[in-house]
Order: sequence, then C-alpha cells, then structure tokens
Amino acid sequence: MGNKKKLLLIDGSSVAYRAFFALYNQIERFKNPAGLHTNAIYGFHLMLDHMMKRVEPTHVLVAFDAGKTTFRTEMFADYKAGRAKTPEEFREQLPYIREMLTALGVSYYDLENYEADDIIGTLDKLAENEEEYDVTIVSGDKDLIQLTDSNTTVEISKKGVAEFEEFTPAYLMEKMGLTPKQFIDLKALMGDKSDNIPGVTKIGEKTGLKLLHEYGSLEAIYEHIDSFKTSKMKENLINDKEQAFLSKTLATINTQAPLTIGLEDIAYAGVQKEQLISFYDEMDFKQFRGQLSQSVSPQTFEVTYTEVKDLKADMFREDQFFYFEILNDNYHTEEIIGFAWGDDHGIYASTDTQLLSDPLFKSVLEKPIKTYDFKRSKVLLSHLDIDLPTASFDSRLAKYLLSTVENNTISTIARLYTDLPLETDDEVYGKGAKRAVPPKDILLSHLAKKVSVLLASEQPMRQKLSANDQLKLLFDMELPLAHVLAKMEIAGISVRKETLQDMEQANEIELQALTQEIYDLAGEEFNINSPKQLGVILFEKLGLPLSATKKTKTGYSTAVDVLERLAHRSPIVAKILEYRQIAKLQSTYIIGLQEAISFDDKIHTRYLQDLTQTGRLSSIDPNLQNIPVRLEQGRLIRKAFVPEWKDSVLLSSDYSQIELRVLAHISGDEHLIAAFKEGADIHTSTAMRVFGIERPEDVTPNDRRNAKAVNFGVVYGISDFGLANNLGISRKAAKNYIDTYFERYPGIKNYMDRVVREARDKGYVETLFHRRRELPDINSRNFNIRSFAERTAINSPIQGSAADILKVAMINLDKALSAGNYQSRMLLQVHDEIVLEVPNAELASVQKLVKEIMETAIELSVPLVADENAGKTWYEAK
DNA sequence: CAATTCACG
DNA sequence: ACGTACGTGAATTGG
Repeated sequence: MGNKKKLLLIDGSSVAYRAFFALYNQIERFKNPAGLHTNAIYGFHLMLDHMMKRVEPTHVLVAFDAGKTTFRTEMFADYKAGRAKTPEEFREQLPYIREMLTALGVSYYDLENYEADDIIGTLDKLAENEEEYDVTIVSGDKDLIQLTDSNTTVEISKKGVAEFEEFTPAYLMEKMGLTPKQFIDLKALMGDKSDNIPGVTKIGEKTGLKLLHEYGSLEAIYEHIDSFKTSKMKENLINDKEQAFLSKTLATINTQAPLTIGLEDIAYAGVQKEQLISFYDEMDFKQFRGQLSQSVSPQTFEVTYTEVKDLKADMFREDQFFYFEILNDNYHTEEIIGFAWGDDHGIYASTDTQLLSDPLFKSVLEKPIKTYDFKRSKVLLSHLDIDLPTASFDSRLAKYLLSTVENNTISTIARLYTDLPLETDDEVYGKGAKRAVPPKDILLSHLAKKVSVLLASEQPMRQKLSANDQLKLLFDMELPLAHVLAKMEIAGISVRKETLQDMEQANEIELQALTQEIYDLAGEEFNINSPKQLGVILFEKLGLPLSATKKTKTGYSTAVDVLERLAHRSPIVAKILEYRQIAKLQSTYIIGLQEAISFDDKIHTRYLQDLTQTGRLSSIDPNLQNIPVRLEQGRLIRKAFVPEWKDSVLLSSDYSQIELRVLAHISGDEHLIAAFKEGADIHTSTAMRVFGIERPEDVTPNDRRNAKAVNFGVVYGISDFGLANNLGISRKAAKNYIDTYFERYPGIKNYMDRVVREARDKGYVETLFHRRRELPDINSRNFNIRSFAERTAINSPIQGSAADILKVAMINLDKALSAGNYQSRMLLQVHDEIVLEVPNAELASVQKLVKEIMETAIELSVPLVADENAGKTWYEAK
C-alpha cells in the first residue's frame, strides 16, 4: 500500500529538437517581439504539459546533453560526427527552455562528458533500487527503449507534440519480439546513422531481427558464427566484429553516471506564477498566459460601458456594432441572455431583452447594422418578432474569408487583428456541466469587451479583405447568403413523425432477427456495434483470413470494404453488413431525426457558413446534407420529408457534374471543354478518350465505371495508390490509367502543375471568386504532409468554386422569388442541390426560374446544367 | 475524448 | 522509399 511515487524523466535535448521540427512550418508565426524564434519553446511546453497531465509525477527531471565531447567520443572519435549542424533558430531557444523549466518548477540537469540518456538511465536505476517508484521516460529517440522494465515505461514521441508510442517490455516483445536488452544488440548490428554508430555492414532492421530471434544476443551470434553458411552476411559479420561490439558499447546507456544530484533533489515544485507570467510575456505566449491568468489575476483589458435600463435616442448612432449573446450554440432553441452595442463614442449593454422590442430599438434594427454573425442574430431576433433585414458588416464572416486556419470566435479575432486580450467564452461562462450565465456585471463587461473588439478589428480586417480582393466576396456573396440561409433555417422543413415511427418498428424487428442470426453463427453473444469485439469474433474465433484485413491503430479493421472481401468465406459477414446498414439508418436517421423534430413538426437545421476549408456549407443539429439516397432502403427515409403547405410539392434542383465543369473551365482543357459543349455523357466521353474507343455505344458499363473513378480521382488530386484502392486494381494499372489520362487531357495536367506551383509560391490557392485556402504544409519536408497539401491545392479551387457558384445561384434565386412575389421558398441546400417548397400553382414557372437562375449563375467556358424534379415528398423529388 | 464506422456531395 | 484519394457530421465504444 502507500502512495507510489511517480518519476518523470525527460530527454530534454531530443524532445526540444522534436518540438522544433513539429512546429517548423509555423516558425515565422512563432517569433516574440524581440525577434527570437519560439516554436521549440512552445512545443516543448505543450509536450511537457501533456506528459505532466498524463503522469502526474511527484518527481520530474529534464536531462540535457552537456556538450560535444563525451566518454563515447573518447572511445570512438567519430561518434555523432557528420551530423547536420543544428540550426541557429533552434540553438538560440535552448537557454529559454531552461528558463521556462525553472518557472514551471521542473528541475533540469546536465553533466559534463555524459549524454541525457545516461543521466536518465542512472536516475532510473536509482529509482529502481528504491522500489516505490513508477518511472516514465520521455524521448524522441528510440535508444531509451532499452530502459523499459516492469517499473519503467518509455514514451517515444511519434507525431506532433502530443502523440507518443508507449513502450513496455510486453509491447516491445509484441512489436519486435525483443527484450529490452536485445534492443541494444539490434542497434549494435544495425548501427545508427544519426549517431554515426557503424554497426555491421549491410545489416538493417530486418536481418538484425532475424539474427536475434534465432540466436538471442550479439555474443551468441558470434559464438555460432562458424556454423553459418558461407554468405556475404557471414563475411560482413566477421569483418565487422570489432565494430559490432564497439557499437554495442556505444549504444548501451550508462546507468552509473557520477551524478551530483539525487532523487530527493528533483521533487516537482509546482509553477512559480510570477516568474511564469513574465516569461510568457517575454515570449509572447498569449495562450499560456491566458490559461494561467485564469488561476491568478484575470488578465484582460478594461472597457467602460453604460448599463442600459431605459433607452435614450442619443444611445443610437450610425455605424454602431450590435452583438447578441446566447449561452449555448443552438440559436434556434437558445434565448438572448444579454446584448451590447456601440461605437468609439460609447458602449451600451443590457440583459433586458424587452428593450429590443421598444419601437426605438426596432427602428434602429430595421436599418443596416454591423454585427458578428448576422445569421444567428437574425434568427434570434425573429423569435422576438423582430425582423433584421440587412447587415452592413459581419465580423465573423469577414474573419472566415481572411483565414480558415483558426476558428472565427471574437476571442480569435481579438488575438489576430487587435492587441486586446479577450477571454474566451469557455473561460467566462465555463464549459461542460459548469457552463452558466455569470453574474450580471461579469456578463455585461464581457459583452462590452466583445463590442470593443469588433470595433477595433473592423478596419484591420477590411484592409486585409481589400488587399486580398475579397470585399465583393463578403458584401456580395457571404452577407447576402447569410440572409438567405437565415430564412431557410427559420422556415425549417416539415417531417412526418409517423412515417419514421413506422419505419422504426419495422427495422427494430429486423434488427432483432439479424442479431439472433449473428449470435447463432458466431456461437456466442457479443456487441455487434463494437468493432473491437466484432474483430475478435471474426478474426480469432471464426479464423477468417487476415489477408484482406487492414489494421487500424487499435486492432483489426471491420470496415465495409474489408468485410466485403470476406463475404464469401462465411455467411456471418453478409449478416453483419446488413445489420450495420439497418442499425445506421435506425440510430442516425430514423431515431435521430425524430428527436430533432420540434414543436412545429419541423426540423430546423443550422448551416455553418464559416467552417469548411473550401467554402462549402455544413449542416448540423441535425445534418440534413447526408440523408440517405444511394441505397433504396435508406432512400425511403426521404418519404418523411414533406411540404408544409397543402397543394404544394418539394422541388429539387441539382447541378449536373458541376465540379468537372468547373475543372474544365479553370484548366481550360480543350477536350474536356469540347465534351461538355457537345452535351456528351462525360464519363463515357472520358472512357472513349482514355481507352481509345471510337463509338460511344462500344463503351461498356465497366469502361464507364472506370472512367468515372478516374474523373473523381482527377478532382481529388489523383494518385495511383488512391485510384488503385478505389477500383481494386493494381497500382501499376492505375498509374497507367492516369498517365494515359494526362496524355489525352494535357490541359488538366497543366492545371495541376500550375496550381501546386502557385500554392508553393504564395502559400494559398483561390477559387474563381477569390475565396482563399491557406496551405501552410505545401513546403513541408514530410512527404505525406506535403502530398496532402498538394492534393488539397488541386481540389480546393474546384470544390470551392462549385460552392461559390451555388451560393450565387441561391442569392439570385432568393431575389427573383421575392421580386416575382412567389410564395415558393428555399428549404435545403446540399452542396450542388437546392430543395424548395412550391405551391402547385407556381410549379411550372418556378421550375423554369430555378433552372434558368442556376444555369446562369456564372458564365463559364462550358455550359452549366441543372436538373429539376418535383414530388409530394423528398423521395419523389428525385 | 479519441477512434471507428458510415451517411452525404 | 515514403504510404493517400477531396469536403463534411453523428452514433457508438471504451479508455
């Protein structure tokens, strides 16, 4: 019994280096006012926080390498020779990391002639002798793995600043089949490029592991060396014997370093607040500073405001900002808890929503106002029967257009465009269960501060919008769209609960039956919804082959594509697929949608206008942009979506192939343009060109299918691997398709090269309407990260321009419906589709109108085509 | 709170 | 050599 002590040992040199590179692509963002780079310091802090939280140590030490020469260089002059010079931007940060550790109450230590590894090894040994310690070692360097034992866990940094791979003796055995001691022998055989440890010629991880699994140790390998068959490997082993044993010595961590400190010296002291605050200020770490100030003195700015009890005419002037506050994010169900407005001459705040209905206030709101989140404001005020017709500025949308990298809260706006440190809503209102309306003075002051941030940030944001040529995007696209979306959300869509209830009952019975069948086939009961349990049943109990299996981080994958390849091996697989499909419909849609129906028998989704990286909308609470359609069983759900009015229908109008048309336009590829101008079936046309087929009627369904996949791939930023995966063909065959495609559509190839080059030069890409996507990773040295950024550079202008075009169409349609005094109204948007509610009497003319407006939203070098369908339910409007 | 799966364009 | 298709949201498990 008794509390075990917990010791955290950190390889400071290696963790700092990792932190430096984890945030390397943002290095220009991490500069304090004095010009010092701070990315490694910041990253180190994040890693340390992460581990402190996870381990909750009683004792901590950060060990650093002392200098260039160590006892190892005495034995082997070339040890760690030939290393790339440490960048100056990194070296300059090291002293500050030590300063930070002091302020954080964490000890650090270095020792002449020894490396950080040896300090850690020695302390680990000391702790082991005392027995009541649990030890966690953190490093970016796998060498430390040799120290793992029953009391010692080794965390090796894997990715970013908070992802680690946890090594225990059991894990090491499972992963590599090695004991911690054998891990040293592996390195002796393999060598280590970064430390310039030679190892044995031509022996890498694979051969090293094979030898160790067979003989157990380096010594044993050499004892048996005479019995080896003659081979190049044997020869290398013999020639490099001395080198191998030297490597082993070099790789072995010294656990007997002559430390001048002991465990009693490294107890965790806790943060030194004063010191830490001045350190954060010096480094310009606003975030850490903000978090800390929560527990110390609130660190913010002050603002004078008037708490309003009675309205007076002189409280209102032209060009004021108005801000309306709610506690949680669903503005359809939340009520205003306070509001504030003002300009440079004064800020006013109140919690009395009755004031809003005062004729004086109402008349002010009828004229264009500046605000933050016009759509939300409009919906909230509509609940008070106040109509907010227009806005002349929306800070939230402005921020979204300037950069999609961060969120668009006022706190973020404050940080990016002003020097006012505004607390986040989570800090002021609390989060999770603790969230609540604060005392009035705190609330009003926070609201007044928000208004003052909105005031201070408007000009900086306008200037940047202007510099980016994005003013029209804000004033002619996003702001008018916010108005249209508000009306759609307020209108909502009628959903028939009884239809869903009937489906729920039928499905319930079917699920019961399937569950029983699956249990019978499995020979036991288990949770079919648990991929983990399902994996055990399929791959262990039933012994299905792992050949088709993908692995996930946590175990076997049981995703559809895997299961489909296994379907012929056991009848249980098909049952599981069927169960999955119905269970998905049942929980997400049939039950989920019923819960989202409000008292007016309608569903009011919220469109997020400032979330996606491309300019698309998204839909939440519930998501009405992913209602099933591809499979008939799911598609039936659409029968529950109906018009509100009698003698009306739902009209759905969707763009045909809008992304490929956009691609044809921005690439200027003559063949793709010609195909669209001819009105050809685009996938058939692609099949003909790529597979060299003369007549359309000779294109088989399979040809067309393959061509379709290629077309999709092109839009996504194609790769042979991705296409191969999608089509279930070899990578080579996929590469062949792609090469032929680029040969036959040189304009497309040209576009891809051009847009990636532009992204590299400018750091961002743009849509036809100047919507930007920043691509900070485009010059990353990491192949994966860079490739992703390149595909994104290709895809974003296509997906984004298509999104822009539908937005324009919606705005134009809204205007036309109003101008024509139509009763018809838009209800839903699904990326390339608009759903309207239309009285029968208006159907013919509105259908024509919608088609016309969608097809003329923008003039491209290819025609735009929209197709309409109407019916009594969304299901029939297909 | 992360991971997995699956619904949509 | 590297190991991936682009963009979303919701339900469910299980630590």
